[in-house]
Amino acid sequence: MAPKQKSPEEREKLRILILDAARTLFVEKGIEAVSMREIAKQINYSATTLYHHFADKEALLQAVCDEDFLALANSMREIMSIPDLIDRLQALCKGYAIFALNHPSHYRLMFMTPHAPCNVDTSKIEQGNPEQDACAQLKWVVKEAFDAQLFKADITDYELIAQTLWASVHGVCSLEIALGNDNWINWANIEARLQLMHRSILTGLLRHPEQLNKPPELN
Amino acid sequence: MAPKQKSPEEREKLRILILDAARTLFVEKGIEAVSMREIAKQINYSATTLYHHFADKEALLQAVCDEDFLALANSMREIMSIPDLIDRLQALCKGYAIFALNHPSHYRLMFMTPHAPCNVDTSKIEQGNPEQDACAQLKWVVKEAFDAQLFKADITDYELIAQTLWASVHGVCSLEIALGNDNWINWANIEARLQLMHRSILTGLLRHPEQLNKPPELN
DNA sequence: CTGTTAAATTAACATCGTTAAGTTTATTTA
DNA sequence: TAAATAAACTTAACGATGTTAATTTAACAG
Repeated sequence: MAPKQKSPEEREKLRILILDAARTLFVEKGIEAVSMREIAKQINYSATTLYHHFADKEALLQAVCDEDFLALANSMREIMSIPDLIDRLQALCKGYAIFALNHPSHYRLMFMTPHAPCNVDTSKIEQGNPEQDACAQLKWVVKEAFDAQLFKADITDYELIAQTLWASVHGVCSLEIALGNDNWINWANIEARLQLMHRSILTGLLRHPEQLNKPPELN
Repeated sequence: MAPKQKSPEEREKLRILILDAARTLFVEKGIEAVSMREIAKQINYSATTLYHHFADKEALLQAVCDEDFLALANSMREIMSIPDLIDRLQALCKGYAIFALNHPSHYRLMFMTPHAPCNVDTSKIEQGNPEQDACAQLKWVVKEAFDAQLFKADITDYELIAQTLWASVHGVCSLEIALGNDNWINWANIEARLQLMHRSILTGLLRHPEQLNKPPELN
């Protein structure tokens, strides 16, 4: 109603206002059920204003997700300081799963939805930088464990191991997000599913699975 | 252009014409990039005509998928006649993966996209019926293997085992479908990923993993 | 020939993402 | 101080979408 020259801080404030409103609505109603107009109305602006801060809906979406994925990577950073390698590996998997299940909308957007070949350029996240990318963190820890010869001797590619470990957690979480409410499947408890997957895949990958007998609690 | 009283066979013929056009376009361009008008134009009908055969876009989508999932279950049926239990289990996993990677659009719709709590009523597939539902087939075989005490003794819930096995294959396939073209991940060969997952998860689940040393080729 | 019914169409609605063209205000310049 | 400029924001509109109401066309029944 009353436009006024804005300082960079005020501009940033509006940007964050948009981001937060968008995140709330996305999480609440699912991504494609939320319109730009609805986000704008929520903060008492016109839809056009959103386009002065974000190129289009997808850019807004990605900005929302980038924020949360940085948060994920940050929460992972303290896990990265766990001294024991196997404890660290297990904690990473568990932290990843907790994030996925607590942020199903973002998780779905980032890991369950095909997009254009890549968005590396528009994303604020430096993919591959372990400071900012949780997958890179997993790869790092797996490499360290690989170099310490913790995995079975006949597996020669540590990236393949990391991707397999990732896929195992992703499989449980993404099925839960996509079909967890479907009642034609007699779902076991999600924690039991995570637990059995975790234990089985590590038993299958590690050279000495008996080291696993002290599962770290992180919930 | 020339309406005429139609026999039930002709009506069914048009239904199939719509289904096939829709399937082709869905696979070609992705589900949400295809409009009802576009499907209609493809077969020289108006968009409204589609609504005389399907309640809405989602119903059309589901009808397309139902057909293909019946095809999956059918192709699984011959796998179900493999005598050796473990061979059968492995072949089921592999067949499931091949289907997922060959029908990414359908797979995405059915297993990677959250829908309303359940569509049991509108679907033509009797979920849980092993004749028609590949997941039920897996559950069956797992139960048989469970009863034969093929799994580790401390795992007491065969449905949990089936769901874990399912999640493991799903994890590899769904990551490939969603992110397989992203070049910020240095993806290992998809067959290698399937292979390692397969071997590791079964090693972690089976009581005598050494039985695995004869991997059946099915490609 | 007349009515009924099925099949299909045209036209329209509301909503969506997005953009062009203003409008209002604060700041800068002459 | 007056005029120009730029920023912040809005209104109005475009084209496309899923969907529905009203209508036309053709075939059959009496």
